[in-house]
This record gives sequence, C-alpha cells and structure tokens, in this order.
Amino acid sequence: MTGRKQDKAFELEGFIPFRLNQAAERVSLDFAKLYRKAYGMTRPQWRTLANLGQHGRLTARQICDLSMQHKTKVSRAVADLEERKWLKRCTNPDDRREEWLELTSGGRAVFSELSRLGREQDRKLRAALGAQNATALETALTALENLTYGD
Amino acid sequence: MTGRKQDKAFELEGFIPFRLNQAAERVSLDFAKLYRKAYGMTRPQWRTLANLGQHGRLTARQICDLSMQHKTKVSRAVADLEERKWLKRCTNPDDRREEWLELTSGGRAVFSELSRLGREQDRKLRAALGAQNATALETALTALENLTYGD
DNA sequence: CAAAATTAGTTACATCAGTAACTATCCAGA
DNA sequence: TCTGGATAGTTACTGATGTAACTAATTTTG
Repeated sequence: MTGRKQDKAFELEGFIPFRLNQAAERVSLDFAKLYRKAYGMTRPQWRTLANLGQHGRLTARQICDLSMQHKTKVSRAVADLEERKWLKRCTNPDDRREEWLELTSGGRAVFSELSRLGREQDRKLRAALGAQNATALETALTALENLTYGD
Repeated sequence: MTGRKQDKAFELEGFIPFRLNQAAERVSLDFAKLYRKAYGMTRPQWRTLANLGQHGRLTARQICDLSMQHKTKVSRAVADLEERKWLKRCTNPDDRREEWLELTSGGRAVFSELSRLGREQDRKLRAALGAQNATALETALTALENLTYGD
C-alpha cells in the first residue's frame, strides 16, 4: 500500500545537506552578483583578495589553506588580480620558491568597498532572519565547523 | 592606532554568507563523493534523478523549477541519464514541445540506493551535531527558506 | 486565420574548473 | 656534495557551465 512510483521515504526537503546547500547558494548568489557586476570579479578572485585584505601579506599556499581553494584557482586568481594592479608579488629571498603577496593601495580600496557591502549584506540578512534565528544559525554553523564526522 | 594593512572591521569568519557557504560546501562534498564514485554521477544528474525519484513523472521545465537549476544543466543531465537507461522520455501528445520524464526500474534502483545513503548521511550529521544544534539548524534553514530580503 | 510573441528544449561558443604533468627551488641523508 | 624526495607555483588538457542563439510547437492577437 506504500507509494509505487515515488519513494516516499526520501524527501529532499528534509535532508539537511540539501537544505544547507540551497540556502547557501541563494544567500551567496546575492553577494556574488555584487562583486561580479561592480568589479568583474570571480569568486576565487574575491576570496583571494579578501584573505589578503584581512590578513595582510600571504603566500599563495597560505591562501589555499585559509580559503580551502585549489592551488590552480588561487594561482589564476593571483595572476588576474596582479594584472589589474590590485596586488603585487615579491619573491621571498629566503625561499625563492615562495612569493609574498600583498594588496596594492588600489586593491585595498576595492577590498574596503566590498567589505563595506559585505557587512551591509550580513546586517540585512541578520535583520531579515531576526535575532533569534540568526543566533540559532550561528550556533549551528559553529557546530558544523567543528564537525569531524566525515573522518 | 587602528590596523593599517588589515581591515580589522571585516572578518570573513563572522560573515554569515561566508560561513554558510563553507559549511554547505564541506557537508555536500561528502555526499557528492558518494554518488560520483559509486555511480559516476555529477551533481545536476543526481538532483535530476532525485527529483524524478521523489515526484514521479516530470517535464524538464518542472525539474528546473524544483531544483533551481539552469535548463541547460537539466537538459544535459537528462540526456546523460537517458543514455545510461535510468530514465525514459515520452512526448506529451497534448503539447508536443514537452517531454514527460520518468525513471526506469534501473533508475529507481539507483535512486533507492542513493536515497538510503543520503538518509544515512543525514542521520550521521544529526548525530554529530547533537539534537539541540540540529534543531537550531533546521529552524534557521526554515527561516532562510522564507527570506525575501533580496527582493 | 495569419503573423507575432511565447514556451520547451537543444546546441554552439566562450569561460571556468580540476587532474596531472611540469619547472624551479629547497632539504635530507648517504 | 650529490642524489632523491618534497614543496611552491604554473600550465596543458579535458570536462563542466552559463549566455545566447537556435528549432519546433503552441498561443495570442489583430
């Protein structure tokens, strides 16, 4: 007497990984449109710039680790940002395999403007969620960040 | 006296859209590995198959709407799934632009196995989070799903 | 009822991503 | 010090993706 053509026991809508993805996609698309339209930046470029803006001088390797992006993505993002004169490279004289990366003043200006817009989006999101839901979300996100169930 | 090279006022780690993305990426990567390794499926293929498994007969347009995927993704996913004999197409005689899509018995078997694995991952995730955090997350996700702040 | 606009779905083209292979440099051990 | 192995970063190749152009069928409108 159970459903024949549908597997009623599996509902995408109740599946946490699915819902998490939908929510993240929706929320981050808004911000992606911003940096894409205003500065013609891709996601890896924004993440690279943001890490340099936040942490100051880093190597490409450190950006990979911090942003959990593949090294080819970072390599290409760095090349693009350098092309736009938003960052400068400098070989580490003590280990000439590495390059120190730093934002130029132009890059810092872009970062400053985009982080202003980011804070604004975050504020709007929190307002739309309400204080209680925002807190619930942060609690849950902290728990997710500390998960090790996959290992 | 404020930081010169870093913009202390913007911390990626406190930015909800960023954290949501990191969490979603991490969680869904685990399941993506599963359907990729076990069945050589891409994400659009899995989502297409899952929607057909859950809802029964659908048109490509309906799958686009339900899964919020671009029509070219769905078109390609449908072609691939048909190639593997996991779905069959049938032109709607009342509107010959549309095609009804349905899983074959083979497709239903794949869906059944993958949804079993999905439920298992969901269960593990909830267990790792703990009941309280899982509830907080679901509350927050529901709130996010009902957001209209972007419009 | 014929022309124009709309809709379902596919395909061509350009861009973006990851895997693996590559260069250059550094380090560790015989 | 020389040789093998590791590491930072780039690039060639291949597959995935979105935009826009396309075909075919339907609906709308004058």
